[in-house]
Amino acid sequence: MLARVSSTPAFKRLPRAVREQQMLDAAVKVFSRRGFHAASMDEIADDAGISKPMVYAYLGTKEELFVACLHREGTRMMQAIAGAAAPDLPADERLWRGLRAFFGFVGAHRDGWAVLYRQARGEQPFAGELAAMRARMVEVVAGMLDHALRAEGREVAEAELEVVAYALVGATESLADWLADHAEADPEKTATRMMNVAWVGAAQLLQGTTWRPPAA
Amino acid sequence: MLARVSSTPAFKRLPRAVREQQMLDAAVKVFSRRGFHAASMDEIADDAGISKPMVYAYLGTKEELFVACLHREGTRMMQAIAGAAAPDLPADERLWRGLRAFFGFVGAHRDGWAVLYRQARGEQPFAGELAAMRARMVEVVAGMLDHALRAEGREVAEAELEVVAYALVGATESLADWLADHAEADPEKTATRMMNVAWVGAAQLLQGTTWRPPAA
Amino acid sequence: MLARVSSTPAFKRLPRAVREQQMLDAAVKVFSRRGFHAASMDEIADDAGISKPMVYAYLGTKEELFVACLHREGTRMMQAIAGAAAPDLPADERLWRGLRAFFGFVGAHRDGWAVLYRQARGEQPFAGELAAMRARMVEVVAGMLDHALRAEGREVAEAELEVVAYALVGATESLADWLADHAEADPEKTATRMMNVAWVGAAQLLQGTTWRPPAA
Amino acid sequence: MLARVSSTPAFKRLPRAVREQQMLDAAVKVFSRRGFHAASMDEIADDAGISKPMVYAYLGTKEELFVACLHREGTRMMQAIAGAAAPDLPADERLWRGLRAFFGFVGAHRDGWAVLYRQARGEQPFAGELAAMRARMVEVVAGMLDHALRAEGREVAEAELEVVAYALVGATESLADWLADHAEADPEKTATRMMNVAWVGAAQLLQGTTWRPPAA
DNA sequence: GATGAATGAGGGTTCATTCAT
DNA sequence: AATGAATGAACCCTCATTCAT
Repeated sequence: MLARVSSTPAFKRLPRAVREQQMLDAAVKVFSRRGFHAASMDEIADDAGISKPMVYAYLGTKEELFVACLHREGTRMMQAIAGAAAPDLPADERLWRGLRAFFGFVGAHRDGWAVLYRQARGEQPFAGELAAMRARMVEVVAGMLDHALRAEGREVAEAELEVVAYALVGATESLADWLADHAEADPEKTATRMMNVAWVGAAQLLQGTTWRPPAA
Repeated sequence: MLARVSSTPAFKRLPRAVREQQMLDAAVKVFSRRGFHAASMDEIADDAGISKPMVYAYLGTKEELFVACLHREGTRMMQAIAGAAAPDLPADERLWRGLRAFFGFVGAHRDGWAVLYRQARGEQPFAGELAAMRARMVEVVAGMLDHALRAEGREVAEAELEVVAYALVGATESLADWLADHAEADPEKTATRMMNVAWVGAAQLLQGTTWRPPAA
Repeated sequence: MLARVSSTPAFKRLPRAVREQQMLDAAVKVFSRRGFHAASMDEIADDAGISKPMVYAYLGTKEELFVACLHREGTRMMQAIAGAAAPDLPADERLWRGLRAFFGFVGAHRDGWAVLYRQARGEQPFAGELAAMRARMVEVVAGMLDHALRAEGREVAEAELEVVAYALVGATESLADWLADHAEADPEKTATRMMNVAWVGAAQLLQGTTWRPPAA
Repeated sequence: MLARVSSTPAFKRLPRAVREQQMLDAAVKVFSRRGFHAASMDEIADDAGISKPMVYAYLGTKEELFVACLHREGTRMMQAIAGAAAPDLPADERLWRGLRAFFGFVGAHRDGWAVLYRQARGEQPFAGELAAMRARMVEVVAGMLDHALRAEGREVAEAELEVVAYALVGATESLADWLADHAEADPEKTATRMMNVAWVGAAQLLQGTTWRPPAA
């Protein structure tokens, strides 16, 4: 009773950073499987093999925990893309590599994608977080378009560019959703398709082709 | 107590059909504002100016109520679009009118749109309902593309068409989201932008332009 | 719209007494199937083919309605027994006929029995009603025993008699429960068995045989 | 705020096993007083001096809680009886000791008895649990009768035996009900009475005395 | 006489969150 | 550092019961 031997198994008392990653892994998994609301802190703690108070101590509130997931997965995704699409490549090459990296990431981390987008879109507390992430992507895409246009000596109002970029990002997310839902689908092929859609549109823009509403 | 005049407020003891619409109005509003989970049946009932049991009596469970909202808003939207895009018009004209009707609807029913998509996308129980609606839209768009291509004597594999349509629908939803979030934005202008993106893409397809991944 | 013809179907507007029986029929059925608490006034009204306010108008509260069922079924049962066991017969003959009538009734009105006993026993509001009914039966049985004993020139303290009667009634109820649960069981045979148990006990009493606890 | 002495009341933060017993105690009490349906989890939790979620955490649903009560009380009762009626005693001795233990238990745990029988009999979800318990008792009694009969060189069809046993058990339950309702009644005396009824009946059986229905 | 419309009240259940050890 | 024990606060849902027509 008194002389408790101190030889706890070697894999306990892990350093904080490791524990946090375990928790985030569990959280991403559970959030992804159940959705934000249906996910319970109990299940997350269980899944992480840790007691609930620990989760609170390390990662705070359920909302904060979710945001942490968002951050980690979002950062990973951004890094994957940034690592693939070097800024000194020509625009179409950059776009293609970026898309390939993106769909590759989604295909490999379907859980992460579900957390990032499908959950976050619906729950208001995270609309801001998500909007910020999306804004970054829109900005990147718009930058690419702008760069390509300028190289051709053309110029388009920033607002217009942004909307087009927004649409392209939307289309991409939509295909990513589809990819996440189809376990058998091939990320590479999906990227090719999206590239096709995007590039033919962009090519048109490069040539100045525009559609105008008919005179009412 | 003495001689109570019988002019009770006109809004009591209404027939079922009326009350149901009031409830659905309230439900759409509250679901849209709070999200499915955060919305409480109490608030919906309050907002409809009725007691909770009536909601259950007429529209059933919270889930059933949400589905009822989905159905009503979805039907309204589909009718708005179908009413505008007569099937005997040329493809570009149909697309334009359809988009204009769509963004017009979203602009006028921002709440409804939020319920339809932003909420439904996230909550698993409704993924099916939503997928069905989106599938219908994808099918329509794909049909339009196919029709236009055939008119030009060209033909594209159905799977390819569907993915392109999927991407276009995704882009449209994305812009609709953006529109719903920007009270000052002009639906007509947004439709024009989307038309631009879609049509220049489609025009390329008509010409057989295609992007191919570089040989790895 | 104005000239509503007054030829309502001939089977509506029934006299009150008939309506009440219909309601009681429905109530007995529903109470028996669901149990007192699980039974809802809605279901009873539906089953009676009448609107809920009518039920309240005719038979009052849910509790009152249940008591009304209790009364009707109890009275019917008592009448069935009383009609069979004429008071001028010898004790064993009376007992036998009474038991046969009783089990016959239970077998034929399994619903009624379920309402009367199984439900009423559990719900405190009806403990009194039920105790009164049982008391009447105990009294009758005790009377029979007493009569038979006196005919043999023997006499037993009333309290003793009552307890024995109580036990016999309990045994009878127990077999009735069993009978109600076994659709295939034969009431006549069950009555014979109970008679056997009762009469051999009674016969012993008649002879003065008694068991005494061993000296501790 | 200043130097709060650490002698908090001794009844907080108790280990699970203790709390579970407290909860069961409270549950038995409240179920017994109010009946299954009328009992509220709130009252049970209050009575146990604990918050509702703990009840759910430890003992589950209201139904599961009731079953837990059933199990605990049933087991206690069975143990009390089994401990008293050693299987190597002569039949009458066993019966007597068993009955004495039984009525003693009922007298000492009137609440438990009410839960076990009065409530459980009425509520359909528990009919099975209860039937199982009663079946065990019937089996034991039938076994005793059979044993005694064989010792006398006689034999009775099993079905007959079972019905007699069923009746005896019913009679016993009935007296137990009566005992539970009469605070002033003496368990020992009640046991003697039941023994009297049972044993004189059994004695008759031993002698082969039987009642036969008169030829119709 | 008869009913659709309406509700007050309450019960079971769950969960994020925090003590006290 | 780590956890079992504990809870406040809601939320969904149901039902007996009654108006107003």
